[in-house]
Amino acid sequence: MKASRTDSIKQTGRKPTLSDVARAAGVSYATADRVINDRGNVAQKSVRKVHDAMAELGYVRNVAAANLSRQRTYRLAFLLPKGRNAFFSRVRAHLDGLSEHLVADQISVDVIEIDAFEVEGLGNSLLSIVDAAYDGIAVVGLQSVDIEAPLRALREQGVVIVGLVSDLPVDYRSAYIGIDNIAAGRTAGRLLGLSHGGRKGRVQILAGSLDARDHADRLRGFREVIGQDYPNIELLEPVMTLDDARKVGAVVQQALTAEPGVTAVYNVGAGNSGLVATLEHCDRPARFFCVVHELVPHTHRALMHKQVDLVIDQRPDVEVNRALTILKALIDGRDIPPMQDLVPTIYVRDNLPSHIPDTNLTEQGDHD
Amino acid sequence: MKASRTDSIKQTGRKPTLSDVARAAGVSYATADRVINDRGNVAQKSVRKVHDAMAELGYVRNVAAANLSRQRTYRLAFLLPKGRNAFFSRVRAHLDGLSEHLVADQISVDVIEIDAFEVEGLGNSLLSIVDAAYDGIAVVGLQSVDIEAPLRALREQGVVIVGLVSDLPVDYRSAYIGIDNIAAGRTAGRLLGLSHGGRKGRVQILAGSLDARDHADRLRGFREVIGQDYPNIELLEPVMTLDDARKVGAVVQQALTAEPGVTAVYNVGAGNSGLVATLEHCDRPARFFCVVHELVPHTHRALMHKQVDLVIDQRPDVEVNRALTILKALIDGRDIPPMQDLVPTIYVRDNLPSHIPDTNLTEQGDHD
DNA sequence: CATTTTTTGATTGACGTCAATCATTCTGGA
DNA sequence: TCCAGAATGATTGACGTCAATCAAAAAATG
Repeated sequence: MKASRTDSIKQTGRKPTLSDVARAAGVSYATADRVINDRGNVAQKSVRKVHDAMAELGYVRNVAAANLSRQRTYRLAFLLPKGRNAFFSRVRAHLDGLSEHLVADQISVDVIEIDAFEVEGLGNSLLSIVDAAYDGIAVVGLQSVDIEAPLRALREQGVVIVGLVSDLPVDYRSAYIGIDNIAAGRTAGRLLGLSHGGRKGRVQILAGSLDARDHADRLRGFREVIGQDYPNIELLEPVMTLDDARKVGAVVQQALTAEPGVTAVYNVGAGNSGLVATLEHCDRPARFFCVVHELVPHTHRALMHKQVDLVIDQRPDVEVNRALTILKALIDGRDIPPMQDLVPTIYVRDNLPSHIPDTNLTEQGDHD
Repeated sequence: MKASRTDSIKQTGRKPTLSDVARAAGVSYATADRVINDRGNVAQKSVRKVHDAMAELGYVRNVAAANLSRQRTYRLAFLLPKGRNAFFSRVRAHLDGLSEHLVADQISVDVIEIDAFEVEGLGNSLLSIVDAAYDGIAVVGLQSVDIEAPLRALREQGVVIVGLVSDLPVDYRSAYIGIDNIAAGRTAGRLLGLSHGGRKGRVQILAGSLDARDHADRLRGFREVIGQDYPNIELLEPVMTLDDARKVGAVVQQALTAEPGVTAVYNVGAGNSGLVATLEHCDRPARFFCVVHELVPHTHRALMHKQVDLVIDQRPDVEVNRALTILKALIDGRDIPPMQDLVPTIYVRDNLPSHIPDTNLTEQGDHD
């Protein structure tokens, strides 16, 4: 774009330093420094002169120099549900792979395990890190007033807080990084509906628990689309599985052998290893359709082997990168760079990433 | 992850500097500096001692300090096809939105327009920037031996070269950032096949030109999947449109009114505004299915208005971010941070980003 | 007007690395 | 053994910002 070129030309060689700004503003370096670092004791008149000069010259603080000087290291923590969970294993694996690059950027990341889905546990974990002097944390959150107090305490320490994957109470976090789970459910519905091509259908829905916001949202979105656009498809009552693989397998088995049988299965939650195991040894009707969430090794495999037709994924690697970028920007007091919405990613057999996400987990113990 | 925590502890407070490394290695700072900056005139023995110490202490060069010292500014250029092209407008829009953050990171980006799909034009553009002292360039490439010489000249200047969206001859670029277009075509085929749910189908295919590698690849992938998994679907001979919207519109019109009519349309290339215009005022058979590429304002709108059922997108914003990250890493001589494959992104009505990509273009002149 | 208070200017030593200089010390070949 | 060439050590001034200090000037107060 032409603009970019002229921009660089405008900067006539080198970019202005704070000294340049001070000179242009007709004040001393010290005063300019007082202005940009909010040190107080500056006359309004001087403040304006400095700001004008900054705008005039297009001054942008040299982050590298600033960080060097103040010995800034970004101390971050990710609070993730503990346990053998394929999805969060991907998150951790990605953080691990990044570690070398993180240290080069003066970023340290601690991963702190929290009890999954337990408000009290999360609250305690939050409280326990109040004194840990983190600059920022990314939290796989819960919606509960009981964690507002800990969050407030952290915020008063100057800790930047973002919600990851599952949101926190909106007033207590600076950003949410995650997908819209209603949209994810709608997407599942759309493609499942499509797969029926106008034919009649009976769909068995499975979910971990409707207390989990993401599961409830997905279910809602799914029902919306089917109800609206695919009247020939009947939705059976969802079965709650607590994301237990064995339970998931059993439910699917029953759905397939019932009379009349189902034409499709949609698992809103996790425990898909059980589902895959059942599908591996069960006969299915022609054009049977199966949708699950999160691309992990066994869903990847199942997609390739045609036990599963669709995986809706939330790209944990992208989410982690984004969380890091946003945390860093917020800690620096910069505004957040423009970025497009995170959208539920649809995988079919043909657009799978070649690199299978590697996480070490035992087959049985996966959750969403 | 426990590892992260112990790591930070291992670093006992502060991270080692090059002075620490020198001390640990039993050499002077000067020698350590000679080693890590490849200045030569160092005994093998010393080299090893320094490397050992680096490994021992876990030394990582402080990029901020290094860049500050050497006054590093990353001078980058993006070579994009000129013209009113909705897709590349998105690329430019994204770069524009990033500009503020780029200057803060000492990155300057020039966008250089090249003649679309013309080998000679690209070669000349490449030659013309040999003396511009760029540190790195991202090029929307072509496959031709005629651009190897210019690329070689650039490389000899120390310019880092990456291919963007469309690859360059592999020996002359350090990375390719773009999707696998065969996979994109396969994906289109998979979902189009799915939408027919076993019924018979006739598909009109449109493409800009099979000389364009991406178009050829998509077509190939599409045919693979249909031929293999959907025998009931008949593929009509693809029509070449040169991505001309009017031509696209005319072809679609004819396909819809022919006898027997088509059940689906797949446009491998661009010119979709013509397609949308035709679909807006034409009757279509029940369960007619339409797949196109690239989410731009009019395909976005068409997806919402049900003229189009599927958009396969390559996320130009993600590609740009990735190009920037990779260029920076390569210029710094670092290795590339781990990142998952770029996959063709599937949009249905329900997983669209809420923020419609804003590009200013006239309706008629879009190309892929 | 004298006195306090506020505001400015001037200066300085980090921060960790780069890039250069100059003075030594070591090594190997004639 | 001597000497050239190689290897090393020691040191230094940037780079742009931060954070602090001290003195000086300006403004506000009584």
